[in-house]
Amino acid sequence: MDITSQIRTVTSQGLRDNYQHNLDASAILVNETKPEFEGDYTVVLFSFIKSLKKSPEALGNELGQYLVKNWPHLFSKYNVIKGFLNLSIADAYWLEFLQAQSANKNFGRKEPNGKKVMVEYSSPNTNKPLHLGHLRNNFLGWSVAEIYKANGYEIVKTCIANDRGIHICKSMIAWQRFANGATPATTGIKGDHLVGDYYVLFGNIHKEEVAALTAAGMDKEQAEKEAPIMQAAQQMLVDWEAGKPEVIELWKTMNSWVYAGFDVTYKRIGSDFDKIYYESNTYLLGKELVETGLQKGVFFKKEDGSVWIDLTADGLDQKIVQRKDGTAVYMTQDIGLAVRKYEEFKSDQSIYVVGDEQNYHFKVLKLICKKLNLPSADGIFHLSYGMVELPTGRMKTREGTVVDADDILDEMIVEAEKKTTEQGKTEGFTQEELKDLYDITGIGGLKFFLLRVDPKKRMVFNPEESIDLHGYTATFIQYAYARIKSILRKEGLDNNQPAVVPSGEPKTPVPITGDLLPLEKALTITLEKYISILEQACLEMSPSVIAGYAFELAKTFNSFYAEHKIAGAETPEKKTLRLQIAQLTASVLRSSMALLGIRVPERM
RNA sequence: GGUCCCGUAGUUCAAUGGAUAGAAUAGAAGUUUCCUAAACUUUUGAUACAGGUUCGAUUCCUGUCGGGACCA
Repeated sequence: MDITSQIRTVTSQGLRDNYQHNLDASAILVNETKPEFEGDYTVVLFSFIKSLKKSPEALGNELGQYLVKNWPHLFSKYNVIKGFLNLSIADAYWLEFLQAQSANKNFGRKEPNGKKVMVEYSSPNTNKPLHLGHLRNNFLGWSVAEIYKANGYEIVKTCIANDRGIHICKSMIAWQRFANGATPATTGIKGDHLVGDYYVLFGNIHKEEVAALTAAGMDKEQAEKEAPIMQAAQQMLVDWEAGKPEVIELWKTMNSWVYAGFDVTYKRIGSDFDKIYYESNTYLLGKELVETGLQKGVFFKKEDGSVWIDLTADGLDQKIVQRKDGTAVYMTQDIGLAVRKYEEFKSDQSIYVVGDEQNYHFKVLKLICKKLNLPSADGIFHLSYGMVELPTGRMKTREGTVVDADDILDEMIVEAEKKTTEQGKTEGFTQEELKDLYDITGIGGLKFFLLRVDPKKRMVFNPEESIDLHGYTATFIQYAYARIKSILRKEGLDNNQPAVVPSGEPKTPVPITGDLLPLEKALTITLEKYISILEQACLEMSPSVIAGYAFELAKTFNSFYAEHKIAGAETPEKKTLRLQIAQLTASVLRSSMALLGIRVPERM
């Protein structure tokens, strides 16, 4: 159990033993003690002084005495300031902790808990390449899955490919008319980009046609519908739904180009899926549920034959679930897919990583599933993330300000190479190792930049800051790791060595005793905190918690490193102690970065 | 028109109702005979506004102003 949980438990016991006051341990607030006060952890007393009818000082002193007396292996001393009980943790506790965990590569990871969680993420449209927003989605979904795994959950990663619909037909029409049979192979253009180019071309031609029609006096809205190329796209969609062979053939071909392009990008960024659903297979799902819903009285039919649900009693409005012509809307498909996923995987929870512009949609989806009494309903959770904006504002396709995923990845790597060369520390690296290093720092830098912000919030992507290697960045953490590994290598302690260092000729471990220096202790406390950080990140579904922690750990290590010698420590005991600290720091840095999908270099 | 989200140093981000609101960056000043200076140390600087709730509010409530998203 982590230290703060232990403090809560024994405090709760103290309240029970001394005052017959029953308070659940989880209700007790324990914070890290502010640096200006003495102590390591602080119990906030205000919340229970009222029911105990005691002054905060009196309660704090009684409780402090009790804790130090009954749990001497945990607490060395205490002090009370106002309603705050500051507790100092005994050094022996930390020494024991280091002894036990320094060689544990899985430190902090939980045992399997038997629960299954599905994470749906990425979910691209197959008419254009991925952009920066998709990257945030991919990094977030992948990382949340890893965080859940580390907390003992079984994970199923899924993706829904939006591979049908009018937007797909637009790129198909434009390609058919203007490409002269161009393929990724003949042009050398990555498949998703090639298809995306024709999607853009469609937009341009459509715009011209609309301009011509409005100039001739047509109303703009009507012109947009009646532009010949739009009519052609609409017809193609009808043909697709009718299964017209040449349309299906073209659709398959162009989608295969896109998938090949996506695969390259996915591989670069490490996205993977256990199961990919295709909207072309799922878009008819959910229609029988409309019938069930009507029978149950959850849905109702309007005069024109369309089917609706009335959610006004829940503070929402009326929502259509089937058009008057009997075709399914997005909502119907999503209900159907939710049912299918549940039948297939029976997961306890189903997380949808989807942008916050769909907050309303998912609120309605969950509510409808509940009203239909679907077993999957309670598990539905929309992990809603904010849009990525540029310093100049929102990315806009029409203004050409969309940051392409492949482009930004390339730029990051180029920049990483430039910065690494400037450093001039790459003596002895092979070409392959260098390439790998640029990949580690370049792509790692981008992932960190997008994951360090609370996913729920909108964020600004500043290209110049994203390539920065100082401060709150992946490189800062990677550098700390590389420095530790350099020391450990020299000491002959690679990853698989035990943490206890032999004292010399008689290969007996040096027993570590004595006091911890402030920075040794601070670093050890930070290391121990990883246990609760992992839980918190899972609870909040937020990789940013991990990112912030990894940075804090690296920073604490850097201060420690600047102040104390590790290999050249004052005594063998100190050397052993510091090597243990260094080893655990390296392994926690490595595993926390791994949760973000970011690798760490052995040298840099 | 209706619903929802967001306003914190110059900038980008933190802060389960708890102590003097933390970082990073930018600005200023320092640190290399010593395990990697992609580092370390010191320093300047912020809760949009007005009320309310209470021992205590960046956090909860109401209103104003400013940004954003969604629903027809």
